[in-house]
Amino acid sequence: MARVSLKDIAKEAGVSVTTVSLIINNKSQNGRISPAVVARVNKIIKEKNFRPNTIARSLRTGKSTTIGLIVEDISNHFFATISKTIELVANDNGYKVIYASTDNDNQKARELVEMMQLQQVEGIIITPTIGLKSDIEELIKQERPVVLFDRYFPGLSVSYVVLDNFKGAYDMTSHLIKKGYKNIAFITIASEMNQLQQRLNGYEQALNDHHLANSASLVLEFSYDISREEKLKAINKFLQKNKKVDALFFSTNYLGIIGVEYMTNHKLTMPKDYGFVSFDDHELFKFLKPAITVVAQPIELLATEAINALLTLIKKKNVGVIQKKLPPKLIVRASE
Amino acid sequence: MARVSLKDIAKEAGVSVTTVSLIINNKSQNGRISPAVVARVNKIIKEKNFRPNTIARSLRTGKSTTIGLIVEDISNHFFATISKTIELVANDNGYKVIYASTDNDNQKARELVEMMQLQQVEGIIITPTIGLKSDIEELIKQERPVVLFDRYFPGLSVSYVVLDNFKGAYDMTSHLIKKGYKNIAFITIASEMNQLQQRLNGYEQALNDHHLANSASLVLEFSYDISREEKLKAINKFLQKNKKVDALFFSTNYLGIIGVEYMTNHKLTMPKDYGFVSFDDHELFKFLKPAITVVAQPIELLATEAINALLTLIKKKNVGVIQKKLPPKLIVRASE
DNA sequence: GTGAAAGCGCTAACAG
DNA sequence: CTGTTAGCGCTTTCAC
Repeated sequence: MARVSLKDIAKEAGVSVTTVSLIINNKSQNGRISPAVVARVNKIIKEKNFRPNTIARSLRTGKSTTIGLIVEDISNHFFATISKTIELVANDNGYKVIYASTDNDNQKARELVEMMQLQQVEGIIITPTIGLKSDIEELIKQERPVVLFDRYFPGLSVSYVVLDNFKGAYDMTSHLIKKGYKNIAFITIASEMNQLQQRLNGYEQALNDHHLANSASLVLEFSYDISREEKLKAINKFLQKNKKVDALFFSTNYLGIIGVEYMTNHKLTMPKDYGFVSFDDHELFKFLKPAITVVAQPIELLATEAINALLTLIKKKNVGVIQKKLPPKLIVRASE
Repeated sequence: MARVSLKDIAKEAGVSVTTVSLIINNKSQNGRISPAVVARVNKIIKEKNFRPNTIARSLRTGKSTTIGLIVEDISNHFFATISKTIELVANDNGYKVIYASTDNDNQKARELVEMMQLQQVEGIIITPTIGLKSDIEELIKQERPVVLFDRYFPGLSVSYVVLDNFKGAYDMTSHLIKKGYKNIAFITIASEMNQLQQRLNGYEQALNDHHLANSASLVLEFSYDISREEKLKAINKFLQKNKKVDALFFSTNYLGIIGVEYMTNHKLTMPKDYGFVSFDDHELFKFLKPAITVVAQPIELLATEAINALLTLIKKKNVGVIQKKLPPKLIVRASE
């Protein structure tokens, strides 16, 4: 789109394109080019408002200075905030970011990875769907910088930055037990997704460690794609069947929100009727009366670690694999 | 990054690069290339997992198949949802999107426009900051496809897709008046930003049309960058001074959220103590008891219109200017 | 200190 | 029906 090219500048200045190229890339140092020429060329560049063509440069150098960001759903607050930070750090480092959402759809995720490759991104940060394992392996084999985010594939030697989900669920469950709750229900999505499994494991381990009956019937699992109404109904049925339940632990914030809806619909109050806690923080949880106790993710930190990991992988090749599990934070409010 | 090139394929297949190029671009139609060759080349392409280099193609064709999206803040639910839809439609049309947030900072916005240009985007959707007018004019002069979003510059002949903010505020205020409120406070950000001004105008016009005193003291204006605490204090001071206020109309959802905080902090209930409404919907508003009446934006529609407008501008040059004001929707719940 | 020239991978005249 | 060739705008040896 930029009309004027390197050549135009060179012609105008009466020098060669090499000289101009050297100057715009600040390689005019160590006396290579005379100050007078540098000044003259720079003046013309400014006058003509010349901008080097990034695409041509990319073609020549083999670097696109673009990274790809593939999240589950950019319209979700968690991922949106993550994206913001990633974008910021990337821009500061001279990288653009192109992004997309998978909506947890394997097919779509696969196409997006493909699309990013086509665009010659220098690296990808990705919230993988469960079926993406082989594609990730392929990427690794081709030595493309990749960092997994939010979830990972245990056993796969790939960089990742995730929350310590096990610890989060373990701590929250222990906290509930210490407060005297004896029959804590865990409401979650039935998923092979690593992060959700870890949460379930943390919950179960805490029950075991505190010698509480670990009755399977106290975990309610939804499949990912049933409607809000169906979830509401399932919660009701579950709670009718398990009268002894005294606390509700939701494994994600969108489930927690549905939990809130259930409570208000049935005129139940917390913590009187049920102790109520959720994984992931949310604006709603802060402002409700009572405010809801959650295990929160250090969102900015997660994002920073992820983008820094990717940048590191891009810059120096043989850094091996960067794997980080960040600690969650228990935010005790008044719902339990 | 892709190892194999067009040339490799050509050599392997024993044909020229032209032939391969024609085939991968589906220009092998009307009997140009023999089916046998097409089949053979395609087979090799598949075997070698060849992917044409987008950058080289872009350099050659002058098209980057990338559009830029510059929003105020991608971590904000409204913009995040917008982005999701834009991304979807763009991808469906073969476009990638690179994005960034301005945080309402003129300097940053300017740099982002520059960055997008460098990246040779084919068009930009932008939520302009107030100081970006001249940059937008420059873009237009250079005939680059641009569509303004969420706000625009009255008088500037540039494409835009925005909400009819005036109507939204007018309708909501009228609704409040019809419900019997006589002293409606309008709480907003002091901003030359067109969209906020329109809302203020709508509010004032409604008061005028219903012959209600349009006392300036009933509008509370914050500057954009004061803290939450300061806003809370200012609301308190304002309400102490204006005892007759019987309804609160917040001009954006993040202001509305602070309003909710104010109400709970002071143990005020709605609509008993104050009728309470807000511009823009939000999850919190839906789940609060009582749920909050809002004027909502048709988010998906806004996004679709914006990206379609941009795509239109990109495809056919002389379509002139596309300007759309979409109607808001009053969602009456129980807070007024 | 500076320039000539090759070439990144692809497309598109044009030629046959 | 298929091939030759000239660039797109830039970086980078290598030569002077």
